[in-house]
Amino acid sequence: MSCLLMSWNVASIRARMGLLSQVLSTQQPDIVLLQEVKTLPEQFPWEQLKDLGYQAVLSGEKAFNGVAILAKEPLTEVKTAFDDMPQTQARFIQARWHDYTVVCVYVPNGAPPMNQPEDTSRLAYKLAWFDAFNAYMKTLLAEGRPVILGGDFNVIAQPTDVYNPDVFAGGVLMCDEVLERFDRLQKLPMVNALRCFHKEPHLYSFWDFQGGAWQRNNGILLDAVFVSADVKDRLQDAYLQKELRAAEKPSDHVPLCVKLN
DNA sequence: ATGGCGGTGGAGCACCGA
Repeated sequence: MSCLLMSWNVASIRARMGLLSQVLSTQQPDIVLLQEVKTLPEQFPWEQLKDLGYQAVLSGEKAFNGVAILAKEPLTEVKTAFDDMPQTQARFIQARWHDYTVVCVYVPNGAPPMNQPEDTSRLAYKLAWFDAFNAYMKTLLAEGRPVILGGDFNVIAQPTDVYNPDVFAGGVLMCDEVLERFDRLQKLPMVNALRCFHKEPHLYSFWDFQGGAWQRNNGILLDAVFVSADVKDRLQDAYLQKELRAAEKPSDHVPLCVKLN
């Protein structure tokens, strides 16, 4: 028996409810990791999701960030923070699903405000968040239970993960401090599900809304799903749903899907 | 790589994303 996992930065769940409903009803994923839901619980579409056959757990805030996990089967042991996590922003949620510990993250972007390009406080927050998260994942993996980690990592891991690395060189997605933290995460006993099936360059999960990025294929790979080493043998497939970037009212990210047995 | 997009909040236009 196989199951389908999906990780998707929806850029507002309320704005994306039309497309999300369509995706859920046609693909029937068993578990969905959502990022940037951008809402408090009182405006979260609990009922609509229930009608589609999904229960949900949410770490939400007003207007920004926010992560959720949807599943057909029970989600238990929910956590919305980890030790030493900077507390101010909703970027982490974890739940038990069957025998898996499922972790969904929206890593800070770290870009300065447009009118204050010298301001490095957001980058500092990203680095601190990443350090605390890496420490948490190390402890979690040491417990030895099967783990699935998915989300938007806001990292360009290698130059071939972007249409033109020169544009982003030294920036908050690619600077040495960020790459170093992502490397530390990747060195934990986990595998990158997409890369088990697709080693080719220029696979993208994000195309900016601006500047005709989609039409020019100016994309970036920002999203990933990792599974702990003991889950590797259960991987059947992993792929990006590029076609959904051309949908009506798309997100700027597309779903990353992983099939497990 | 930002004027240019799309979203949120709160009722104009500032702020955020990457």
